Amino acid sequence: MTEPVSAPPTRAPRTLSRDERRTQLFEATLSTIAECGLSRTTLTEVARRAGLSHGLVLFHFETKDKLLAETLDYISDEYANNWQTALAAAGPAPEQRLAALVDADYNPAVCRPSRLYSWCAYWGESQSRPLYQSRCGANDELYNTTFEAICADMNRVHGYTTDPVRAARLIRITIEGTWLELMTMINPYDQQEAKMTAWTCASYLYPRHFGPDGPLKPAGAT
Amino acid sequence: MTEPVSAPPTRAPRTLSRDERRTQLFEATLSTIAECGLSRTTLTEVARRAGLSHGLVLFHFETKDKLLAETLDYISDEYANNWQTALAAAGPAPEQRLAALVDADYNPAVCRPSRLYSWCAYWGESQSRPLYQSRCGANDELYNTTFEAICADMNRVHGYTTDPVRAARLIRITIEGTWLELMTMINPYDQQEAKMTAWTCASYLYPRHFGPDGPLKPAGAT
DNA sequence: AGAAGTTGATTGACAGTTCAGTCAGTCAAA
DNA sequence: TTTGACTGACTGAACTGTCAATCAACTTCT
Repeated sequence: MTEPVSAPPTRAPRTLSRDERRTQLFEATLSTIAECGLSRTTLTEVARRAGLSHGLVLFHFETKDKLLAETLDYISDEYANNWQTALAAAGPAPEQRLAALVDADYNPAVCRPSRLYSWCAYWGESQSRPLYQSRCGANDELYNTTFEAICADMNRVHGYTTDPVRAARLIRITIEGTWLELMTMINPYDQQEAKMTAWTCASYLYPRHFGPDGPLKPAGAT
Repeated sequence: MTEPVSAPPTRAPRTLSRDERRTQLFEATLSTIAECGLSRTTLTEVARRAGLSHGLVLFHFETKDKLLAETLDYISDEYANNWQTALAAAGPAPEQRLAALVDADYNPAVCRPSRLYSWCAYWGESQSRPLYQSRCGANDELYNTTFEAICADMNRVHGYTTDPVRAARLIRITIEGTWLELMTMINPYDQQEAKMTAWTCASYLYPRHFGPDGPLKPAGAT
């Protein structure tokens, strides 16, 4: 019978809601992996970065292994959402969809140190932890087949004769390659140059639709 | 006055010579990193794989950090020797030198799990340990400038107009990209297909000299 | 040639530290 | 008052690094 007093519309979080706290801990984990490396990532350090006790990390994730596995899920989902959202917002033409995919991979949301170093750290351990490999596998395969379908459409719609599997792979690994170099080079080029490298790759595959600076004649301009 | 008795020509190693033992421990370290991941690489496990005591590892390398840093030097030198040897054995024409570089990167000596996973593990920690980045930096820069010089020669000798820096980068990261995919994909393609992907990239850049299966008209055939 | 001594690789027990995980208890929101 | 988030001390295990003792190869002396 107690009526809601004044304004408890969106229920106020207690100290912090479960999901918010988990997200905060994911971010703390990623920043730790990026700055300390996976081998020096400790629960205490993750907690310190979040301003919390290390007991809380285990309260939310049970074990360190589960924290790391779920953090991988977190960036894996983030990556998938990023390109799928970009694709959904793109025009229907294959060159528009291809451009959207390339652009998405250089979105600062996914193309930033805390993500890149973490990806690399997980890749380096994927051999020893099949969990890591399988969790991302489904996502990756969807990305690859989507990319290949777009390349197949470039042939069908625009008369190119490029092998779609190889073309998709070339653009995909060009992007991954620039990611790696952004991380590992002493004097890396900037993200703009990285992106232009990817466009250059696309321009060799589809010269009537892409140049080193991006898509040519952006759609049917007004 | 004591003459050499029968045949002590190459002095016999004691238990094992310093360099041989170190090399053995490098290999044990690489196999541990590849199979267990850097974060689970312990001195005890490295020693176990070498059939030795963990005290001996520290006898030869003082600290775990030094072992890991010197192991990185080991594969870094191995990589550099591999492509420099291949380049020295190649013909003088730029397309021959380029082909030698690509081939060298798929040499099983450097393109195998113990190396690929280790590279990835070190890259993932390069941010937190500047040592890692700087030790490989000099080697990498030499590789890059050599590759760019070859691409510049392709223009000068054969009249291509490709930007040599971008061309070198594209081929280089295509190779690196296939390396990554060989490691991380659930059902990766084989090394042969990886190599053909690199040749395909070269064929787009230099279509008169490379095809998807490798160099065209290999030198001036007899 | 054989004995004794020297050098340096190698071992394994030990110490000190760090870290993952447990748990009893606190605190804040409802 | 109840529920669930949160803390911090504690434990046991694992790991790095130390060290004294051992052992094998080689040198020197007799």
